[in-house]
Amino acid sequence: MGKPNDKLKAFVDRIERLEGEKDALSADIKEVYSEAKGTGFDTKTIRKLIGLRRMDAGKRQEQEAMLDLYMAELGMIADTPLGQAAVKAKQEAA
Amino acid sequence: MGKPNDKLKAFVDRIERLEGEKDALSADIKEVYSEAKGTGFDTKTIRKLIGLRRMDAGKRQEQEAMLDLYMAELGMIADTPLGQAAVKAKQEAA
Amino acid sequence: MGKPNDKLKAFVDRIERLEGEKDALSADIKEVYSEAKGTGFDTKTIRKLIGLRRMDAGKRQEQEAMLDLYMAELGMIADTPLGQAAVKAKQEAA
Amino acid sequence: MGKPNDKLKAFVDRIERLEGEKDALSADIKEVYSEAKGTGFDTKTIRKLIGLRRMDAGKRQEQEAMLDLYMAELGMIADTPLGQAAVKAKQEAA
DNA sequence: ACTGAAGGCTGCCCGC
DNA sequence: GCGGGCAGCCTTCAGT
Repeated sequence: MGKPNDKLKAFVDRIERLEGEKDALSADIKEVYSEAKGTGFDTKTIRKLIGLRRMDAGKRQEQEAMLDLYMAELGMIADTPLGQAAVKAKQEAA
Repeated sequence: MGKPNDKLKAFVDRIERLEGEKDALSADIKEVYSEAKGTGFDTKTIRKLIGLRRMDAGKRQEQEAMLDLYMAELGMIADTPLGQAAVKAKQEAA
Repeated sequence: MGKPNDKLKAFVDRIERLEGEKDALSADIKEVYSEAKGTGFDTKTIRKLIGLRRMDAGKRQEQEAMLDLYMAELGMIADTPLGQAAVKAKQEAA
Repeated sequence: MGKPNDKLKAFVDRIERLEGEKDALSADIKEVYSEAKGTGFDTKTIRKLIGLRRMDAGKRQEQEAMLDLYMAELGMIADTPLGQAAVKAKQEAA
């Protein structure tokens, strides 16, 4: 008869297969970093750079815009001169 | 002229390529879990199971033994009769 | 005039005050673990132990039972003889 | 006699005590958010704001400065007009 | 009630 | 070998 627990086994197998491939990729990445380091680059900084690029720039700016309002209400000095101007304009409008 | 920073770009590209593939695999894994859940399995338990399988059997038992020992020292009831016996033996040996 | 944004500031202040205290406690906890480590205890095991104690006893057994069941379905050797017996009983009941 | 396992118990007690206090604070924080929401504020945004304030502004800028260099090498358009100018200057200097 | 997201926590890798 | 920094996982929270 068809065993019902075969389904569980199938799921586990698929997951482990995929995780194995993931591990292989991690190893590859590590190797690239190692190679970069050998060429004189600072791996830590490269990691940071990759992280930044990964972050969708658009969404980041959107969030900042949304927050400036609240910052202004708290009397915080916005990060940029531009931001300060915007804050000022908003206060005058209020 | 040959630009030296092309090397950096090449490294970054390679890494990002690999990370992209990794992300794809993560998505696949997530999907399998979702499918398993739809079939009635408890994903949390499956995750635990996968983790256990990944861990070397010897180390696993070693960890559990230590946990049982600590529980015994606190007067907690150990998980298993076997564990309790082991703990008792250890205490007498001490 | 009474500024409406003062209310926001008050909320933020209260939250940040509380979070500060929380951070202090986290630091204290970390310190205790560190001290325990210095006395020869295995911090990882202690963490596990604390987690178990935190969890309701009933739920804990329920989770372990499910894990054992899944392991049995995969043909893995269950952690404990007791667990194996329980699994067997469950399978026959099904 | 003094039991050696009393030490373990003492550590566990201290940790659990501290965690209890931490949980109480978390509950307090949650309550403040709830109150703020009742006053018409958007809790999600407040959370973001708190997170931003938490981040040490100085360190953040320091990191960004350190990274602009690498960004420039990749030909990425820096976030700000100021950044672009800086990049341009650097390229001309090269 | 489930899904997606955010923050906190754990394990891993690197440098000291 | 240890401690710090970073990525991944898990849990909790808002939204649907």
